[in-house]
Amino acid sequence: MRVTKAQAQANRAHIVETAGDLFRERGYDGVGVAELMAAAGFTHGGFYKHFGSKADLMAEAAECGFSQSLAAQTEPDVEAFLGRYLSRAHRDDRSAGCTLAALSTDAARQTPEIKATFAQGIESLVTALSAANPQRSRAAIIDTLAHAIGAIVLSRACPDDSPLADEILDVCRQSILPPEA
Amino acid sequence: MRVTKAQAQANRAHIVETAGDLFRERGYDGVGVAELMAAAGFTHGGFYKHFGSKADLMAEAAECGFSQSLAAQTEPDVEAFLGRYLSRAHRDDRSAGCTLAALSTDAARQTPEIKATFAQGIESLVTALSAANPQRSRAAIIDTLAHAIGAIVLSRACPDDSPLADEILDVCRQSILPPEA
DNA sequence: TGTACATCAGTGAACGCGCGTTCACTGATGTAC
DNA sequence: TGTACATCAGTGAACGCGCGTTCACTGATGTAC
Repeated sequence: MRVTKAQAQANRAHIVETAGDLFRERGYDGVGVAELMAAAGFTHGGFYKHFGSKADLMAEAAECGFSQSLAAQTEPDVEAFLGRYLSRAHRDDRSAGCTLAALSTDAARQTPEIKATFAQGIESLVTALSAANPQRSRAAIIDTLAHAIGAIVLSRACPDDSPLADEILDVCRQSILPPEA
Repeated sequence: MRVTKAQAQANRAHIVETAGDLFRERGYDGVGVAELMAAAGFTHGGFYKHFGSKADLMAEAAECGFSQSLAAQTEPDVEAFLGRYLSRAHRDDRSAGCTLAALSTDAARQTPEIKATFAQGIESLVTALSAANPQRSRAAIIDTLAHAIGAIVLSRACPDDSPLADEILDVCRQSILPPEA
């Protein structure tokens, strides 16, 4: 059953990505190691050949999620970023969405290692947005990021298709995005 | 072992309150029925004399949390509310804090019943703040609430005593609260 | 008011189940000669 | 380049454990006479 070194590395990366999707969708406690390995196309026994523990994977999956978010911004304009961020598509697709909006509350209950990973993820995102938008202060970017995250988190807490869920998103979108956009 | 009707009712209310504290602190999946009953001073067997399931208690505990938040605002001025909301004390005391900030992400993964309870909790809070602050539009209140929740959620995701955690809270506090406050 | 009986809040053992983790095993890959 | 052997990614059974839930039981409370 042994597999090429390159294949093993690719498999590992695939497990991390798949885990990220599932964690964002259902939370850290909502996905077990066996289910996660099955979703990636493996049996659970091999898990510990790649990771020391589930908590280790949680941290790696978060890091991976932050990297993906940065890479997805081919054009890291703040308005473009916020336009996508504050959309119904983003609100309704947790697994492919922002790791901060999906898992920050879970992270708050986890180990200092995982919280440190989140702090680094926030810092990276703020730095990237700052670099691409020098006219905005670091403070303004942090403020707007928190605002947008709050909009998504609160909207997602409402039942699907409820008027309040859309109202929250629309109100925040109009407040955060420049009026003419 | 039977107990007065009034006592049973009081015990039930005590279980709901205790559960709310624990759920806000550690999440719905982070607290078991047995632990929760023990924290309230009972054994786990009696749980189903009071509640149909753990999910039922989750909904009731959320409702209770929303009521407590409303009752705690003896003076429901928006600025006073936000001043307390955006404090380190609130950020650092999840169990006694805002149910929306602590459990909205968990609610998003739960049943429609629990999400409906959250939508009602949001609606009640918005209505109360609107009634007490007629100079602010409903939209402005929803927008500010989402902003404040985002600030708390994001700040809590950072390690305790990390500079970024405080920076996020400070930046949002200055942005949300009127400049002279 | 006093007595007899039904009710039911709370107890603690037990249920099946899925969790994270461990382990002996397989067999293709990687390596040494 | 070919052969012999060590490595190790992946398998699947098994581990102890805590989960949500059920149940027979207790005994004070509530009720009927």
